[in-house]
Amino acid sequence: MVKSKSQKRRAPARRHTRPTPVVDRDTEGRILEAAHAVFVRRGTAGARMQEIAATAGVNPALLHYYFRSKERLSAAVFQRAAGELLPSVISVLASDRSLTEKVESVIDLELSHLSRAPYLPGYIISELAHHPERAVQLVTSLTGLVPAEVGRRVFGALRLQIADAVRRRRIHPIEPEQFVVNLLSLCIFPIAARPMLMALFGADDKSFSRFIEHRRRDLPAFFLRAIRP
Amino acid sequence: MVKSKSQKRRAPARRHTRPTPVVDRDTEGRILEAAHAVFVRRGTAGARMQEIAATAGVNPALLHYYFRSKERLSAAVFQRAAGELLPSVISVLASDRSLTEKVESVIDLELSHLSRAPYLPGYIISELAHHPERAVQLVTSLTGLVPAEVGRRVFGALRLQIADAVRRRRIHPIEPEQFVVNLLSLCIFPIAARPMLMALFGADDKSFSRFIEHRRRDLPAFFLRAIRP
DNA sequence: GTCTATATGTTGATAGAC
DNA sequence: GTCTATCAACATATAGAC
Repeated sequence: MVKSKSQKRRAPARRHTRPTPVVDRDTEGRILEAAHAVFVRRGTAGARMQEIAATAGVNPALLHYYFRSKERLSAAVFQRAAGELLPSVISVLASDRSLTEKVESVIDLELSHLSRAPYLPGYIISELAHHPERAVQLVTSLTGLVPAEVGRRVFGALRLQIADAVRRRRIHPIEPEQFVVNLLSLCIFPIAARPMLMALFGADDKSFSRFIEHRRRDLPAFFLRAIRP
Repeated sequence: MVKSKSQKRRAPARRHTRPTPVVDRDTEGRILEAAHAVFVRRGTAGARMQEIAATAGVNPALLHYYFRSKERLSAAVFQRAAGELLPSVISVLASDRSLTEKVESVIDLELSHLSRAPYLPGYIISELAHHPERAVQLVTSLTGLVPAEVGRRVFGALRLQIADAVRRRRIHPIEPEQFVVNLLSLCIFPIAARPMLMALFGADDKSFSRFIEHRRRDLPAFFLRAIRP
């Protein structure tokens, strides 16, 4: 058995006798990767530890050896999954680029990332609905700030940038929070709601991909028109 | 025991000796209502039949008497839940009102409905991710058309209306599908992602409600600017 | 139609050998 | 660190009395 309830388990010693390709990671890494795949596809409650073990190609008992419980494993996976989605956006928004560039970058980043991980938004949304407390933990771990502080710093800088652009008659006044939410909505929702939209459009996979490609092309202009004066 | 695997169970005979307030529905109705509450809050896989029975105030065995299995109960609940979200929007979009009126109506309808049922979008998104086949069934039951036909009719009419407005230089060209998806994204995503956004903003319930109220006020103009020529 | 009692099958988790 | 064997705790589902 293992240490006790205390803290992080030490990672298994790496063998340095040969390089470590992604397909042949250390056990902990393989479990995490498999768990990610299964949790994201089935949802936390629907995921089975046994399926995760099978996917990782390891003995089921090892999941508990490394992560102690399904709850902890799911928390680790959530952190990892959410960490893929937001940091790049936050860094773009917090950069010193122009508003136009920010809009274009965020749209490009989000759409290309999400089209490769279409289950991600739905998983994160659903996970946060059932564990709202993880949202705070998530934002904190991503930014190193408590939420109230994030609001002040990230949105504070954006507010100044917007106010400046408004003063120069470049854009219509808008709260920075609304600016960001509008941008994220237009990127994320279509991917998250993909099955519903496909049914609504009578689209198959291929034509829905075309739809997203059209979006990548048209969305920046759409958004920029919306914030014009 | 019951009929067999055949079809719909007859609803229990209604007692006409007194009116039927919502709180004292017939058993089937109470089960459905309780199941709705539990499935939407916990997700389908996370929901427990026992909790549904307790919420409805009925014996657990009755759930199976009326709905035969958790699977069937969850399908009934999904139909009911999704049926609350889309029909009003579709009827507005398919009406003969102006584009401006359509935009304003959809935003108002969605935001007021969703602010009262914040779990709904997340539930539907997550449910469809795990049961994509239900999307077709849903669209069909709502519109009475197969998806391919919906695309043609609903979006066909909208396409003409947009083309006409473009010809009269009232709006910028846009595909009707993109028009609808943009509109729905801006309404639905902020509610679905509420826990994440609250953490990101450092907002509490009250200030997030204010955020949504600001949205209700500003979103129509935002969207209408985006489709200007 | 509604109840009690129970069957049946999983699931997360652990003990202990290697 | 990894395996086999196994447990206790549910969860869904049914049988049968009332």
